[in-house]
Amino acid sequence: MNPIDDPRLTAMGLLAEVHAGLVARMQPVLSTAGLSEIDFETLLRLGRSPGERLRMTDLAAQTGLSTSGVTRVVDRLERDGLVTRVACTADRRASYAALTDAGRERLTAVLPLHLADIQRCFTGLLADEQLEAFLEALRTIRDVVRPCATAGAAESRSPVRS
Amino acid sequence: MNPIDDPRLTAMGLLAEVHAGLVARMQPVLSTAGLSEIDFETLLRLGRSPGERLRMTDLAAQTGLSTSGVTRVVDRLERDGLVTRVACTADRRASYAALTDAGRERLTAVLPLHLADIQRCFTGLLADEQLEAFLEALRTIRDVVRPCATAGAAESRSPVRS
DNA sequence: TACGGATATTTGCGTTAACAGATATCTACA
DNA sequence: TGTAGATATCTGTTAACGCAAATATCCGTA
Repeated sequence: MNPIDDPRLTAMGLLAEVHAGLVARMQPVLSTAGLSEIDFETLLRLGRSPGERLRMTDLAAQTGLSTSGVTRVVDRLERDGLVTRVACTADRRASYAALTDAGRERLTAVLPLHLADIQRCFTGLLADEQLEAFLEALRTIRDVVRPCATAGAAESRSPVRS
Repeated sequence: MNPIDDPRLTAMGLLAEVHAGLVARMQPVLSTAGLSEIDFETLLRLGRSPGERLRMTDLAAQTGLSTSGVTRVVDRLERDGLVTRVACTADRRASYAALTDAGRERLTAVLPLHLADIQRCFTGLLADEQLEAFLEALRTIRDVVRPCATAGAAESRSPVRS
């Protein structure tokens, strides 16, 4: 068989297509709230972190952006008043990006609409068991392609045992 | 429950994480061959199309790029000799992007390595039934978020019945 | 045939991100 | 204490993409 028609390519293409399609579907709600995809992800990750704050480097690791990319994103969010930089007393090289009140409010304002989007275009389309199997498959793949993606989540800050 | 911890957000994040992780895993093989992700997708879609060619607009619809984005991608690929523009005789506004011999060779050279990547990090991780269920779920979602993504595939060129 | 709106492609411009290099600070060890 | 290497962040440069505008062509209608 011609490798160009290999079903594995179709599988990969399907995954990419679904991801791109979902992101496109979510975008209107977010941009109505004045947030880009990466803005939303940043606010969400900050909101989920202890003290609603993360070091720039940890934010980069969690989002997959480069550290310079995080610098600019936080620049924009800080300019919009949604995030503020807080000096780290323990390590003067580092600084935290912390959610402001405005940032938290923006986030909580968008979340219900965003969750409805996810429900309508993703989780709500699959039966409970089907969804659980789907997520289990995703976790299986995630464990292979992305071994450590929880930077800054406290337990992962401790050094790896050698 | 705090909506920030809603499992639907986790599901969406997991999907995004897996997609990003897979793309990152595939990247070394492609860039070793001198291809960006979008370059590879373009060559692949051309190679799969009748006559190994597609109109710029159809390429844009299939890849999700804007038409101007397709113009630049094809500019680059044409400069590298992997693709060539062919005037459309039936519609002089349109032009085809067509695979060159070099483009086809580049594609067939990369495909085995790329397929091995997919096998190792994705399809090979799931049992046959599990994989089929996973793909079926993806198709269910795809049908909702991306109703028409087969532009230029001959049957879809016929006008929709009203 | 001639006109007006639609369509295909390209080009100019602004935004965003990655990469590399610079600076400040930390940590380990002599 | 002092020095070397590692680490956190920021800044300059370059590349890619989307949007809007420009151009060429097509098609339906008078």
